[in-house]
Order: sequence, then structure tokens, then C-alpha cells
Amino acid sequence: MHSFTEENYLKTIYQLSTEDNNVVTTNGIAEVMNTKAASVTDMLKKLADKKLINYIRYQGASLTDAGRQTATEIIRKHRLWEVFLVEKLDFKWDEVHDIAEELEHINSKELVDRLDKFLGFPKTDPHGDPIPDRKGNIQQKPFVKISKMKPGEAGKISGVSEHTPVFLQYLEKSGLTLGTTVTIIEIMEFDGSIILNNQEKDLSISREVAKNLLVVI
Amino acid sequence: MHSFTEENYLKTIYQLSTEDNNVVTTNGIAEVMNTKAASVTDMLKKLADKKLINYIRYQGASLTDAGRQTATEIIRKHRLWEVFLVEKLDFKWDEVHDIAEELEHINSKELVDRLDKFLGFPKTDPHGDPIPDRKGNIQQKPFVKISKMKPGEAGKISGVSEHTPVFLQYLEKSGLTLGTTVTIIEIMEFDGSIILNNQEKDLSISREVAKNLLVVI
DNA sequence: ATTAAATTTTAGACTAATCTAAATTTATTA
DNA sequence: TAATAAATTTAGATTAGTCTAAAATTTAAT
Repeated sequence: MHSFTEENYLKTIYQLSTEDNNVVTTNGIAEVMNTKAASVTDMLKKLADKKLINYIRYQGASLTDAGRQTATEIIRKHRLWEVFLVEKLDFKWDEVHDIAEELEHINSKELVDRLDKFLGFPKTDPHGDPIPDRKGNIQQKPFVKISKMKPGEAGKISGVSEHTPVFLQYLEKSGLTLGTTVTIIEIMEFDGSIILNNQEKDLSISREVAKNLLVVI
Repeated sequence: MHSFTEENYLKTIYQLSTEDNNVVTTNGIAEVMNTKAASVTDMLKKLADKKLINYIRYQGASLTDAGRQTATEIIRKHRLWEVFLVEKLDFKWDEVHDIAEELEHINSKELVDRLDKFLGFPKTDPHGDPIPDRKGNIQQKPFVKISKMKPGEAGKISGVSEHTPVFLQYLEKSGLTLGTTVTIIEIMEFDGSIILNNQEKDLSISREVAKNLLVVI
């Protein structure tokens, strides 16, 4: 088995490599993980030795099949536990991330599969992120950032690309929860902020918010 | 917070100090934890520095109030998770120990309390062990080892002092599950084995088994 | 195409937890 | 009660993960 630390690196590399296509940089990892570049380099060497990543000095890293498999298993566990926490234990969607961050390292395939069944084989977690299947396949939804939409277009809020409690709480307060349909009214030239209609009411959101709110059209 | 390792030491010290009254020895801990006496000494010094145990060189260790509080919190989590695994995920009672051993280190009081509520505030785990309350109070049941009983006496099987899968599977196969009532028929002089009646049938158990099976009379 | 800036790696040190082997203390017993 | 055995602790080494500071490499810019 892999250590918690190794697992966290693999998860981060996975996430960064889907955002910025494929090759991941040392500094990129260091920033996300709140650590130093030197530490990242050490770990990249170790993961390369274990054949979990492809790594070329000064060039960056990408996951091998084995590495990707491990990464998606961790993400699967993270998201299933989040569903459990929200659906069964009545946590709010902004409270579950840190706890799931710990639970994702519990080691038992049997446990994961039984949890999956217990939850009724959910397809997405409480933030709209898709839950990988046992083999690591992820059903990617056709998410569109609100910031990319044009006036007149409408979409159903289906995901977020920021998972911090403050952001989620802001959405909650503004009624921008998963499943609600929004229509773009107007985009302000001055600062790119967007006025949209949400459940009969108009409201303005900043460009920053629009970038992190995902809809399905 | 305390490291996993510290938590495991505290749990072990707690368990040993209830078995053999109070003061716990270095070798005793080393044996239970599958480690070396030298490692135990190091950790005892560290735990003493943190005021979690009272420790006198060459004399042994005992928990402080703070140490006991931490230990019982871990045991509370362990046993609640075991209930979850058996009641909600349909694991057998002999399959849950190792998984709970990992889950017991997840750090969130909120999680524990919500889990407790979700499970309907259970009083005992699947092996009959009492679940400590939030404050660390344990409702000790009046357990009696079958090996201490006399012919003619009867009792309800209510706990075990061995938690290994092989032992639990043996009990399962023999029909010696929690809740069934057994009556002592005869104690063999030769090897101390015991013949008892269990659900209309007589069966013989070894002294070793009798020492680890607990009943309430 | 050099130079400067940014990124990345190496070297060397630190901490937590562990180990072996040797030294010390306590317990046993002759 | 002195000698031996058992238990415990210390000394010194090892591993995983981290860090700072310095060196190497790549990228950007003049």
C-alpha cells in the first residue's frame, strides 16, 4: 500500500493534470499542497521509482496507468464519503470536505463497494462532481463555466470548481444551489460581473464567482 | 491533535490498565503492539512530556485524566464505526476490526456525534463491548468469564475478550453468538474443558475458549 | 545570443518513529 | 546478601517526509 502522503500527491497530480492538460509542474504541486518545491521534487522521484508517475527532471510529471488508478480510487472514496456525510449524517455541503479528506485514505475495497451500494450507487457527490466507478472511469459531465456563457443563455447549476466553505456558503445564501436553473441577463463591461436570473429573481455575481460555477446547458 | 501512533499507544495503555489494574509495563505494551521495548520507552517519555500519562522510569505508566479522555474517545469511535459496518453495511462481526482500527483515527467530534445519532445511540458494539459516551464514561457490564462458572449455572453470552477473526468465526460456527443462553453441564477434570448446553444441544469447549467468552448471569 | 529571471533540483539538516546492541536498574534466588 | 536473570532504558543508526540555502537548468527578454 501507499502512504497517506503518496496518495495525496497522486490525487493532486491527477487533479492538476485534468485542469491543465496532462503534464504537471513542481511548483504547481507545491502551491496546491502548501509545501515547498524541494519537497515535491523528492516525492516525484519516489513516485517515479514506484512507477506511479512518469517524471523527467526539470520537465514535469504525468501519471502512469497505475498512478491514475490509485488517484481515481482515492477520489472515488472521497466523493462517496461526502455523499454519506450529507445524505446520511445531515452535514451541509460546505462542511464535508475536510472530513472526507481523512476518510479517503481508509483502506478497504470491500468497504468502498459496500458504501457505494448502501448509498444507492450515486453518480455525483454533493458538489456535483462525478464519482469514478471501481475501475476508475469517470463520467465527465458537459460542464460549462457561467463566465463563458452569453446573455440569453440558460443552464442548470450542476457543479463548482471551488470547494472552499466560504464559496459554498456564499452560493447557499444566494440561492445558487445545485439543480436550480439560471439565465444570463447581462454582462457588465466594466468588471465582467454578470447579472443573471435565478428563480424569478435577478442577482449580480462577480466574474470570480462566474468562473467557479458550472452549469449544464 | 495527537498522531496516529500516540493514539494507538494511549488506547493500548488504556486497555492494559483495565485488564491488569492500572500500572502498565513497557514489555506489556511492546507485546500487544508488536514493537520493541526500546520503542515503547521512547514513546512513554513523549506521552509523559505531553501530560497524557504518568510515567516513572523502570516503574511503568498510567493514564492521566487527559490521556484517559483521549483513549476513550478513540475507543468510542472504534466501536461506533463497528456498529456502522455491521448494521448498515452488512459486514460480519469478524470482519470489522481492522477497518475500525483505521476509522477510529478520523478526527471530528461532530462526525462522531452524528454517527452516534444515525446509529440510534447504540450501547454496545457487535462484540458486546460497551460504547463510551462523549465524556468517556463506560457503562461496564457485569461480565463473567465462562471459565469461572460452576456446573448448573446459566448465563447469556454477552461479550468476548478475544477479537480475532478465527475466534469469532469459531463462535459463529458453534452457535455461540451474542444473546444466546448457555448452561454449564460439566467441567472436565483432565483439561478443564467445559460441556455446556446451548439451544437444546450440548457441546464441549476448551478452557481457552471458556476464558474468552463472557456471559451475564 | 547573452544575460537576467524564474523554475527546479541537490545538498545537508531536522523530526517522528522505529530498530539493534549495550548499559542500567530491578527482581529473584541460591 | 551477593550473584544472576529479567526488565527497562540509553546510545546510536535508519527511514519517510519535510525544510532552507545553494547550485543547476530552463525560459524570457533585451
